[in-house]
Amino acid sequence: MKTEDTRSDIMQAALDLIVEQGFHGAPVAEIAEKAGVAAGTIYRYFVSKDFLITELHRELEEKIVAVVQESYPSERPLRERFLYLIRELLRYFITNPLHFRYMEQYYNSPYGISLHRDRLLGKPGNQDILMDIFEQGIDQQVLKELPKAILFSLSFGSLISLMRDHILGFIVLDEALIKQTTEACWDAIKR
Amino acid sequence: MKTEDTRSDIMQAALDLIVEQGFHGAPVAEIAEKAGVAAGTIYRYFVSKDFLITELHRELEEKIVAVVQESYPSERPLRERFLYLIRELLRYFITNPLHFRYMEQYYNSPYGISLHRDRLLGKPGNQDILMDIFEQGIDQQVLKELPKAILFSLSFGSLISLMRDHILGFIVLDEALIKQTTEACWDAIKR
DNA sequence: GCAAAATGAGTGAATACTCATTCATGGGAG
DNA sequence: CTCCCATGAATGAGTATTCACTCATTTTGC
Repeated sequence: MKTEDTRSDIMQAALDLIVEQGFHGAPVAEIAEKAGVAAGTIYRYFVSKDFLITELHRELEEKIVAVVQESYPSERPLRERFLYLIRELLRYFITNPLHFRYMEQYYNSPYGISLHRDRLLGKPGNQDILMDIFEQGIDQQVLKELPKAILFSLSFGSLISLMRDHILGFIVLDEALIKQTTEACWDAIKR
Repeated sequence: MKTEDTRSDIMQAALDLIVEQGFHGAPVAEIAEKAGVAAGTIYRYFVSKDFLITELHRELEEKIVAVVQESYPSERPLRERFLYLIRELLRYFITNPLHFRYMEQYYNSPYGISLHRDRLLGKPGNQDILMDIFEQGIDQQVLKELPKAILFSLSFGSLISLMRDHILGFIVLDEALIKQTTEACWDAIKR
């Protein structure tokens, strides 16, 4: 087996187990077993379990940002760009529910708390795109005149809650509902 | 010391530690030390650490429901009742940030996941009040015609996100902002 | 003086991580 | 083509630590 495969086998096993049982319900030995390697092998690829956990987060985020940025219609009107963003994010997580649940768990743990500030203040990545939308929206008097962090909560807070309910099976978001709900997110921030 | 005090000392210590360090960052020994009792004493009041954790959640929820239901203007118009609910919830958690962070952590863990379904489908408690509002709102064509679970996400998802940001210090919600943002929550679900 | 409450050292189970050893692979010599 | 060997990947039993929980003993308060 190529070493790259081993590495991603380990990550996949960790993702599965952690999503299902939480960080402390996923001992290294079990991750190893699920990945089909010995426990020691994990330490050839990750210096510690903590590192594995943060690395998993980092790579997932990278992938998500890439997907959402791809074919982002940067020349289209504000509303359209905004709807594009949240629709693609919804679609991504609906297709990759484990990724969503992992990210949620990560942010809601000692690991993720320090990251939150960076996100809101706009690190490189899709957050910049979003902050641009908010900024222009306020300038053009299309959006409510509220701090950007609040616009973020008003729109993405809903979205995340929706995704969770869909992924946990409490609701089913079909195409029609996705359209309606993403527009409702827009309604929350439009003037 | 009266035994009731001991019990609540233990709960308070657990709350503080768990909020700060997470469930597995709060060993029984440390909770005991912070509460000013010996480790063994905890087991006179709670059969296990797990029980302490779920009990803490249960009592916090009880308290929150009581506060929000108190002086709920059940005879006033829909919009007013809705705004009352979310404003009071915001106020409660702003006053008791540790309670918010504990609840968040709890729901986002193996403990809380089973509870979520009950909430959305309307257990006794403030959720019933909320579901009534949604039901009537749809009947009276005041609210968007969407599943109640979705209306919940659209309004309370934002709210929770807002609270988190305020409590973690990323934004400051003063009275004016509370008014604006709770109204924005309404905008997300109104027709 | 006794019952209830509190104690905290002790126990066993779980877990992250180590490291001496084994195994697999590919390429070069014959 | 075959054999051999070097290199680095993989192994998994072992270690040190941590933690929830127990219980024989002490303290408290009535």
